[in-house]
Amino acid sequence: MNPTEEKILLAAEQIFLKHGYDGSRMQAIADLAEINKAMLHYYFRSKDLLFERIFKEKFSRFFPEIEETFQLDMNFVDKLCIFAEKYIDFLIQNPYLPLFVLNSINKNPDFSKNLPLKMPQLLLQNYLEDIDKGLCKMHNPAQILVTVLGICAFPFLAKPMMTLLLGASDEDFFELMHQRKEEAKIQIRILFEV
Amino acid sequence: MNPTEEKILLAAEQIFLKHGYDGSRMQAIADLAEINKAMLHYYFRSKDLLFERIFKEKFSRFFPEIEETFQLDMNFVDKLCIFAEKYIDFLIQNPYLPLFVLNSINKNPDFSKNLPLKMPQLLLQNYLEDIDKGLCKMHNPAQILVTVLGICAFPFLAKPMMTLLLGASDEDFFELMHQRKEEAKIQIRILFEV
DNA sequence: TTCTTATTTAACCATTTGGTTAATAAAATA
DNA sequence: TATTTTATTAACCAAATGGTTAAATAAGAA
Repeated sequence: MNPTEEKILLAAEQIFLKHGYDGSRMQAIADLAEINKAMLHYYFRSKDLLFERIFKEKFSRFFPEIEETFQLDMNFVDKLCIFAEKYIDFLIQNPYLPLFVLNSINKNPDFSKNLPLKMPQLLLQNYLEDIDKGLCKMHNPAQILVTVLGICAFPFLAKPMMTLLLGASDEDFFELMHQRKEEAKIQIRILFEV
Repeated sequence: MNPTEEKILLAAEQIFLKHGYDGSRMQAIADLAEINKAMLHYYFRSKDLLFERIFKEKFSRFFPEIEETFQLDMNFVDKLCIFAEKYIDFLIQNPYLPLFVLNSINKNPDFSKNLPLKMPQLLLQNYLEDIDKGLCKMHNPAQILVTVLGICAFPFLAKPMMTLLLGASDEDFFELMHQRKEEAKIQIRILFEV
């Protein structure tokens, strides 16, 4: 890929993730990429298209290698635990991602309509099997989904509020998130294990 | 209060809550309030000031009558349960609030620095007492805070994504949230009760 | 009524913003 | 080398946006 194009994408990613669509300025992206603003339109035509490019990439990453994990041969709860740990690790590397994705979907729900989302089916099937085997407590699957995602992602959504409430620094926060990997696994076991 | 002022505040609330600061247009607020755009500045001087007015009111509501609840004479876990139920009920009435508050703090952390936030101290004290009495499991208080808030608020933050993932309608979502009041209480008991 | 103050409007303004263009430099291709 | 294509820049543009103003109107106070 063209080095200019690459610089643009990198800059766009940073700006869009931090400020969202409305809060981002094409000029800010150009400045960060150290190129002329016209280049943005030369390579990506419009702000919408550039944003879409970034969003699609980020959105797909918001649901990481779940399938791998969920195809392993182990019971559902263990899989949830592995998922949670991996996922929190991923979010530690991408703390802006959850708020960005949620805001983007919120602003334009149609936007993500075409994107691949087969994950839930796999998950659901797996879950029902383990209930049959008596390995797992019965819950509404929708509640499980929202609970597990919430355990992992909510702290990152609420990061600014949390640091405010707790008077914590950024380092404190990330320390808390590393702890949270264990906390998440404990919570998942308590909630779902028989 | 002046009826025009009132109309403005009502309209500003709707627009700002739905679109956030960057996504909101003064003209859109004026249109919704059915008044001349100049009136906005006549009564509130600038977009910033108008937004601040709305934000402060909404931010304070994001932490509702917690103090009442937490001064009741019962153990910590019961209080958490009452809080969760009340809070989810409140959020059902104000589904846009969490994303709005989080985004606003994220955009401008200093903004909420002066606002009253004594809640955590009260909560913490209460919690430590019950641990001493052996009524409650030992956790990192910060983790509890983020867990309980997450159980209640995350579904509303993720509403558009959830309806997408689950192929659910708005009615389905609110039905889920009504269920979630029970789910939240169950989860809190499992997590924190000895 | 008359004078003063508060409220409302339409027109206007400066700046910002996404986007375009025409000229030019640099590669690639013939 | 000559020619065509690709990449880059500076200047420019139209629309949108937050904000102002001066005049008009409504409302109170004297």
